[in-house]
Amino acid sequence: MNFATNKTVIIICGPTAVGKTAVAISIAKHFQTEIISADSRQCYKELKIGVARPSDQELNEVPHHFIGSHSITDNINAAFFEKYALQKVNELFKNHNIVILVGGTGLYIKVFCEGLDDIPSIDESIRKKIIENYESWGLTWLKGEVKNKDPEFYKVGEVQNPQRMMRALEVIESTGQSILIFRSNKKVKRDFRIIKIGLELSKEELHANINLRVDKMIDDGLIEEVRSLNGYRDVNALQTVGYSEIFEHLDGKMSLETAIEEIKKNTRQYAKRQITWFKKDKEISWVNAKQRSEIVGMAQKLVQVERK
RNA sequence: GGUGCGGUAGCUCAGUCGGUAGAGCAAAGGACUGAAAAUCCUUGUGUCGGCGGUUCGAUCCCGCCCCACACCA
Repeated sequence: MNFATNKTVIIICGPTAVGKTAVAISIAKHFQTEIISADSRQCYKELKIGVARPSDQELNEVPHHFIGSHSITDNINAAFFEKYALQKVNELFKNHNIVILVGGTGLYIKVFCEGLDDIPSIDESIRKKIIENYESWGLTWLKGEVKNKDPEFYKVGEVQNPQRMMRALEVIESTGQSILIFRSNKKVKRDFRIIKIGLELSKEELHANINLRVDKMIDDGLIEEVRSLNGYRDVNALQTVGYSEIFEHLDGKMSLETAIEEIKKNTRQYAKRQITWFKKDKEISWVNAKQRSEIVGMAQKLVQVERK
């Protein structure tokens, strides 16, 4: 493959608690470069403990981007991330040939690599109205609306999935056209190379890491962090494992002990979904996350091979 | 020791007026184009506590035993 430049992005992905942060830092140091996070929650400055943000010490070792850079009241999503990360990568390419992108948000990584179809932005009032109506009338109403206004999408879409149905509805109401029309199914070609490295651990090891991490979050003051965000509990950013459960505990709906068990369980389920997502991506080279030193060597080799 | 209520899927329980049983959660697998740590889909055989009895047939009825809980002594 012929590229206009030597520029390369090394992507480090894998499930939560597998050890991505430390590996990314090792690799970034090796290549003397910087890190862009591809994590849909660590980008919020208000979320620290519950999203396992890299420690201040780690952040000082290598410059990071998209960590604590936004607010939970900002409207961050995959489309925003695509623009943000591309701009950031181009900026970093001015002084580096290699940039590290690390994270567990599969959709963000996909969008970074392949792009997102251009769909006109939706009027905020239309979106709000649809959400309100769905909350009062339920899925039956939603399905009826989509069936009526966008029968083509209704045939192929996930009819039981309110988020997908609402999106289809807001697009047709806002643009007058079906969301299907905007879907090109074409991958964009980036003008830099992309190398994907996936970190894996056995299920037992991963679960042990998750349990340790959750206990540590509690020790580090997760409850206080969540309590301080009480006024924002409805924002999307706080629909997050670790926060929802502690809110319920603070409401007296579950004991602390139960909340902790729920966080561990929900984190395991989240990790499982991430693994399912990444397994599908055949471009990923998988390595055991414990082989830290070998991973740097592997990255080095992949960079050289791709350069030929 | 007596009485009562239970013992059914990993957990919590439903049910079978006697024809070998089903929900929620968990677990496993999967999907994924502006909420993605979100959202959604698929998958349920287990000596129905043990041993006997009645019956063509018992997880269901009867007897005894074991275990748990509650109350009475």
